[in-house]
Amino acid sequence: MTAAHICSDCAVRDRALCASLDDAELNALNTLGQRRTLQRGQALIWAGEESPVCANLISGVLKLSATTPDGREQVVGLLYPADFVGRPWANTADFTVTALGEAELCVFPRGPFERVLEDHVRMERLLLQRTLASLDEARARMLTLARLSAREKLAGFLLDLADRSHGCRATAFGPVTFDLPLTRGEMADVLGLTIETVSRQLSKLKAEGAINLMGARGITIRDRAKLEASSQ
Amino acid sequence: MTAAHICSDCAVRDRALCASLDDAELNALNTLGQRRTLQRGQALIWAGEESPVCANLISGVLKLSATTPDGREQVVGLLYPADFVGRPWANTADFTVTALGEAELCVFPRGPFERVLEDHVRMERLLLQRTLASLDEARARMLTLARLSAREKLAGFLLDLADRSHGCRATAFGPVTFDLPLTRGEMADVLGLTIETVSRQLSKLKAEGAINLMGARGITIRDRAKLEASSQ
DNA sequence: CGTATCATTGAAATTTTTCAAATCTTGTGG
DNA sequence: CCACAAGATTTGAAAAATTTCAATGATACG
Repeated sequence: MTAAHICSDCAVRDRALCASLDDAELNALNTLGQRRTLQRGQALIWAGEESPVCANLISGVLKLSATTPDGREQVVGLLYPADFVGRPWANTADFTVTALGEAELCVFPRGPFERVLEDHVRMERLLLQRTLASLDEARARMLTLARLSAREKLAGFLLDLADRSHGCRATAFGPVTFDLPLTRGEMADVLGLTIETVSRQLSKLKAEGAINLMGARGITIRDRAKLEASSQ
Repeated sequence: MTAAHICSDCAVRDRALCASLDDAELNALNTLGQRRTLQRGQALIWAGEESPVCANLISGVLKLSATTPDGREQVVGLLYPADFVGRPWANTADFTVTALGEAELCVFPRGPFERVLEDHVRMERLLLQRTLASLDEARARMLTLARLSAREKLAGFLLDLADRSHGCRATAFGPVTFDLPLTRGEMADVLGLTIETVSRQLSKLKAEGAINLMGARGITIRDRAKLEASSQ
């Protein structure tokens, strides 16, 4: 956790909520924000607890998760750099926020941040538009979770990750290779499956030539068309 | 579809988004709004199509649904009176909006409505807060859809409906009786199950004495504690 | 009152999970 | 640099849950 960062140097200055602020406004916000680093597995917010912070994610990936009283878990959202973290105007958090890998955040105390939001219409509007988009995304994922088969879930998820990753490819339209940012267990939690089912479906997709697996994390999309056909 | 309605007579005047407007502002909005009635099964918005309207739901229940290309359906949200309908700032709709029973709406053309939102900070803030709440709800439902058993889904859903319904009860803490606002098929679409599974779980809950079924629609919560135990 | 729709129930099939055991990775300390 | 331990992944076999297919029964509406 370090202080004294300058917003103009921020990697997500133009993509986070702050993009709606001019330099003067940004300075005001700057005094509120604190840089913070989370290690893999470390949580920022716990479901059921008071959540005194909001944040912008600067680097890394966070998961939002819910659990049943008896411990079944479901990841209900993934957050990427420039995404907004937290829930303004709610005293207790509904979901746990955890880092999947090392992550950097710009953290604000919730109350003062709410006041900034209320004083800056453009920022509030941007948050509204993002929230509407997140809601659409969450609803689309309800269809996935409830109605797709394990194979369809996996294929679709791999395509998502491939599109988001800046993986390398040998030729312009050749196979993409990248590292999975999640373990099998985390993928299972995202897709509403078990580790074993995830592993079996990956093995099957590999056997069919749609993908290639190298080590635990490496993956190559070898036949995107086949993966797309499997995803639907 | 009738015109010339007065907002002050509106059943949801104090609960819909309009609650954020004073009488003068409301008059301006009034000239934009059109009353419209939907019949059971009739759609207001189709997924994938341009959606030129937003609305406030005045009476009845609407479903928001998504479908896979091969026709599997999932209800991703239910809307009740005073809820906001539609998706400002999106050209095409992601979800289909259909009336479960007869429903009354106050419909606005989307563009002008967006301008009203942009000009009325309090209304925009109220929509933001509702959207944040809907997002929490959608995420909570992701846990339900992905991780609960058929019995748990049914029990939880019946408790929800019971709490929302103004069903009658013989004594203050006695059993509640009400009519299910959905068919078995619609419940299946909400819970991510098949009609047959819904029917079987209801029969089982009845056999165990947790509920009673009368005809296709009538239901009595006979042992709430047992239903709660089954829901988790 | 008949007909179309909705609901229930049974039996078989399918999918996914659970339980159990290897096997592979990865990071660490010798 | 290698061996090893801890954790992660894969794979198999059996069990469980849900779906699918099929038939029958109930309800409601014209």
